[in-house]
Amino acid sequence: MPELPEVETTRRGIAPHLVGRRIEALTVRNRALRWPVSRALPGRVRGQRVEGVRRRAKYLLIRTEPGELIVHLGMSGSLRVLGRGTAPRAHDHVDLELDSGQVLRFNDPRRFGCWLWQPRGRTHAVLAGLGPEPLEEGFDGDLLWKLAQGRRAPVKNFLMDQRVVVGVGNIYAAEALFRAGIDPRRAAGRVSRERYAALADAVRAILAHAIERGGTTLRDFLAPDGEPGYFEQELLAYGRGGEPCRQCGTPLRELAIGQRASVWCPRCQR
DNA sequence: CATCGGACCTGTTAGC
DNA sequence: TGCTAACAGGTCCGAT
Repeated sequence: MPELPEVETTRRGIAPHLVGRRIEALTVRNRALRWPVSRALPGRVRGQRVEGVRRRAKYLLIRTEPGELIVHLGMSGSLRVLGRGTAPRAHDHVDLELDSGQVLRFNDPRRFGCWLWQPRGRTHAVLAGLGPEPLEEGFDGDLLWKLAQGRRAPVKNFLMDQRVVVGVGNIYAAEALFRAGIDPRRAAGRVSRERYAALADAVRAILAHAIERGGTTLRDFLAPDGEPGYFEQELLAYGRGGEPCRQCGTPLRELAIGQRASVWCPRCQR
């Protein structure tokens, strides 16, 4: 479900309910996420005040004085802010109970998400080695071009490599390559500097716009207030295999690249 | 080091 | 209608 825009939408949705509140309890109903939730976690945050909620790549970081909770939504995770008395439903694995009478509830059917911890001043291994944020300084076409030299894997896989740039998953990789006019199968090292500049621009524009639209809701993504995202209506490539290209009318091609469904226009993308 | 395939899970959907 | 297989937004790990 969640790529950078969905995670950022989630961050913006939960932050106003969390910041400044005291955590009364962390309740774990099912520890078996991507990594087992530490038994020590509830004790680390109980009684702490939330100082901020930030995002790094697709991770949400809930900061308290002694350290940060690290939350990843995996493929199917979502966070909702609910009243304390709301009965848990299937796959509601973790609750963060606040002194406001509200609860931040984590639901994740596939359990590819995680709840981790990093003490203040330390960087957890999952956050080490990540590439630049696409919407901040330090990300541009020259960087992509430099990193791509000698790489023979498809440019789509390269773009989804979180060590290259973070936050771009299967949906937005397809969209950015479509808008930049680049064939997703092309070897990363065989894309020109000029075209990487166009690709970097496309990545930035699409992610920023998708955030404005509240992310992409394909089947089940909901913001913490229960609102779906509206970017789905603007997808030009993802999920449109066989349908006519919105630019030239040619049927879009679909093929698995790196075991991920990929769609592109054989005429517009070279 | 780069690349590939498999692994982790469950729910939904396409196809017979 | 009912069953089965394929597929789904992510990322880590081990083998090559």
